[in-house]
Amino acid sequence: MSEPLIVAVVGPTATGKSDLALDLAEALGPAEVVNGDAYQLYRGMDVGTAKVPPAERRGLPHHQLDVLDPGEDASVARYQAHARADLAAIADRGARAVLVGGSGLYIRAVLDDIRFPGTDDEVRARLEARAEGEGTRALFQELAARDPVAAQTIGPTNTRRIVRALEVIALTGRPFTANLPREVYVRPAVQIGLDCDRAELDARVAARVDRMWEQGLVDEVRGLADRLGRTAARAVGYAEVLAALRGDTTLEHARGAIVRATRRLARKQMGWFGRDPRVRWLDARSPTLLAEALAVVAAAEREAADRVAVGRATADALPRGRRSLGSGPGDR
RNA sequence: GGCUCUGUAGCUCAGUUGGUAGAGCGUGCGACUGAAAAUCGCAAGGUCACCGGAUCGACGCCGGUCGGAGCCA
Repeated sequence: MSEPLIVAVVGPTATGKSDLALDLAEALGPAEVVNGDAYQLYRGMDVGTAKVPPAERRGLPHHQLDVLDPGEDASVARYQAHARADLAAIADRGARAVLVGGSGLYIRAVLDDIRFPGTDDEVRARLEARAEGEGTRALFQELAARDPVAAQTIGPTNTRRIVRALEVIALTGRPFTANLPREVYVRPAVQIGLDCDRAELDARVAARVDRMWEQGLVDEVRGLADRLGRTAARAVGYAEVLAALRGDTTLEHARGAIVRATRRLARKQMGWFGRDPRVRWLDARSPTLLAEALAVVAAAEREAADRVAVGRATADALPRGRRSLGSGPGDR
């Protein structure tokens, strides 16, 4: 009996990912939910990130929620290690993992064969200081000389990514070579994407912001205000309310800004997942959504079983070695 | 009724002494390997309220019409 497929529910905000994930988890037998949303990692950021409250989790175990202090910076690499450990533990318990979230890079980090080179605060600080002093352009010239391909895709003005690329080069002594499209699942998985008509999505976003307001977003931000780090303080909903609390704008203006920012976020998420050809899209408004999602899972499961059968047949004919993808690099 | 200011991209506004227009935001598209709800790139949008005049040439000058804002009566 093979390991159950990991079911990932992805797509833009406000399409009902969390609900579908819970429905799927219940329908698919013993299952546990793993969060794939960068900002739901933060403790205390509940209303603004639309985190499912504990009382509404239907008794299902949830992972990767409330694991970071709002003062800390999130890190994909760290998230990757922890989330993969969760996945392994869930499999050991004989349960199925349902991964839900809208952070494209985070989802990929869990599902795909991506390895993150290390990081070094000193190296990075030095590069950032140089960017400040000599200008981004100078750093870009250096990147262009050391890794033309990376320079090409990153562009001459993206300070943040130029710094990271140079950091990786300094650390590994090798080019950044960011361009390997490694869409290869580390463990068998299906991605179900929730698609939604633009106008409908915009309406849902507006309604969601209204709800956040009623649920006390402003109070939540006020309570967190001096504990939010540079990352958490930039979250949609939080940045705008903070500006209002500082007196830079009014709360009414902040509310409009949040609607706009959330809309932009949704578009960006659609773009991110939209370009992954493996995602199976379903209409978020469908009345038979769960049934359709279950059908997608069943179909994917059948395909996986076939592949295993074929794989076994070929494996006998092939030399051994390098068959396991392992569980990723040990990284601190 | 009189005086002053004002009408430029969907929105808020720039536009140096006349040479057919720009920004921010929004919108659309795109990149994405340790902050990713981040960071960054590209694009589409304008008969410069309307009519007339002087000028080789007007968003810009002159006259008028219509619409805003304020002050005085």
